[in-house]
Amino acid sequence: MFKLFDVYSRLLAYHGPQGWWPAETAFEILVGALLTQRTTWKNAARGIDNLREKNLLNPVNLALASEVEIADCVRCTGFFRKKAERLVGIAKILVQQYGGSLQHMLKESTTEELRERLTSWKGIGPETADSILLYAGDLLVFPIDQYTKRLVNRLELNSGDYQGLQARFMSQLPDDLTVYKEFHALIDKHAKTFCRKKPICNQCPLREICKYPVRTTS
DNA sequence: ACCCAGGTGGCCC
DNA sequence: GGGCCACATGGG
Repeated sequence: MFKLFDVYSRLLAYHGPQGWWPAETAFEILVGALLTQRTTWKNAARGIDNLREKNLLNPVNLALASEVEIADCVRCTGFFRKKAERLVGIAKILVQQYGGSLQHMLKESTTEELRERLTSWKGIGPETADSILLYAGDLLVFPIDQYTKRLVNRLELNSGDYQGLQARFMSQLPDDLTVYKEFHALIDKHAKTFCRKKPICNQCPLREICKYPVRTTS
């Protein structure tokens, strides 16, 4: 049985630290987490830059902006009308109920209660909430995305649903924010490098523990 | 001309 | 509580 920390060590040794999450503020992390849903980070980052240029990268201004203007900024991230609608909704909640400060909100309750709160907001599901808690709130929560699910399938470590899988990661990893942040990012990096496009399994840092047959071409 | 990208919410049964 | 479906642009 392979420990997840061993997987983490292999990925870190091969790919190096990823430095997630790049952002100036907690709110920028939330915006990025929402915009990157079913989209590449490259396009999400473009959307963030567009919002920044219009000074809309804060809850107060975003809550006052029109959905059409926001949609225009985030068009390049796909699902742009939905995302604009959700960003405005979230900004309004932050302004009306939390003094316009996500950072402050993330310190005023337990992790479980914050997770419930975030997932009750339209546009924030389990993965987005957990990414916000970890990267914006510095709370010890491991986000489970599609790449993580695919990875554990390859390693035959699947533990059922989101909660089961998350419990598995969190019980096997040390209570270390840096490990959580880097591991999640490394899984993403790894999937893009070796498990998509043209797999080159004979160079993969996980080749000794991966259950899939070695592929040297696509 | 397909397929995928750091999901989520609303239906339906 | 699980199985569909819409949401939509950008790049390989």
